[in-house]
Amino acid sequence: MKMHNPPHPGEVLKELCLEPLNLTVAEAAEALGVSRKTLSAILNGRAGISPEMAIRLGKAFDTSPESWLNQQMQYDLWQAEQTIGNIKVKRLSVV
Amino acid sequence: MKMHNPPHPGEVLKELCLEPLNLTVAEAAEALGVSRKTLSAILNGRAGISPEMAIRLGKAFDTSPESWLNQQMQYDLWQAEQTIGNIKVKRLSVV
DNA sequence: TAACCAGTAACGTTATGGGTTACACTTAAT
DNA sequence: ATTAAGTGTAACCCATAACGTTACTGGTTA
Repeated sequence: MKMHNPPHPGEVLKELCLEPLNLTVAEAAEALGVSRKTLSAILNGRAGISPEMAIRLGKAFDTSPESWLNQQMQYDLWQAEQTIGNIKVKRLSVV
Repeated sequence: MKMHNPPHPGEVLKELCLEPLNLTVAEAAEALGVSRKTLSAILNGRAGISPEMAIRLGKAFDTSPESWLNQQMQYDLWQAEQTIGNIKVKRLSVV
């Protein structure tokens, strides 16, 4: 059931929000109330979607902040599983 | 449809995982492979559930990491909405 | 050529997860 | 009453990350 390399939310943001509206990065950043650098970092996968950014995206594109954070969560989780791999943890469940 | 003050995941962790198994904080921390301080901070709402911690919790208690991160997301989102309140963002949607 | 757009390097600030050590407090057991 | 557990947490450390501004570089296009 493992997810296969979930896309970075920045890609989705670019393809599903900016490009369809023919928005430049500078325009979108200005509308979102963040710097051009901040948005650029997200679009290029060098920064994640913070809760605050999710709220901004929700307001700007009339979407749910949860949908953005969920994508980010899937991405972060997959990344974490790749890097920390098999950490040893004692099972504390039902036993 | 607004969430009303979602509980911090640390509370849930304590009430649903540690207490039923009569686990001390020190025992659980040792099993999870983190310091007592780190777990204590989470249990007392002074730290969030990181992706890595979610994986540890998933392995230890045989739960899905997503469930922990989802709770954290709801909590973070609610907190962010409280603090940044009405940020002005230009709507870029349908227009 | 000039204007615009995007990426990004360099700098700073603030916040957070994680670690160790050590101290203070409470509760339970000897 | 004294000891030992268990817990919270303060004081340090480190690394990462999300913001910001300014400024440079390179590519397009008018």
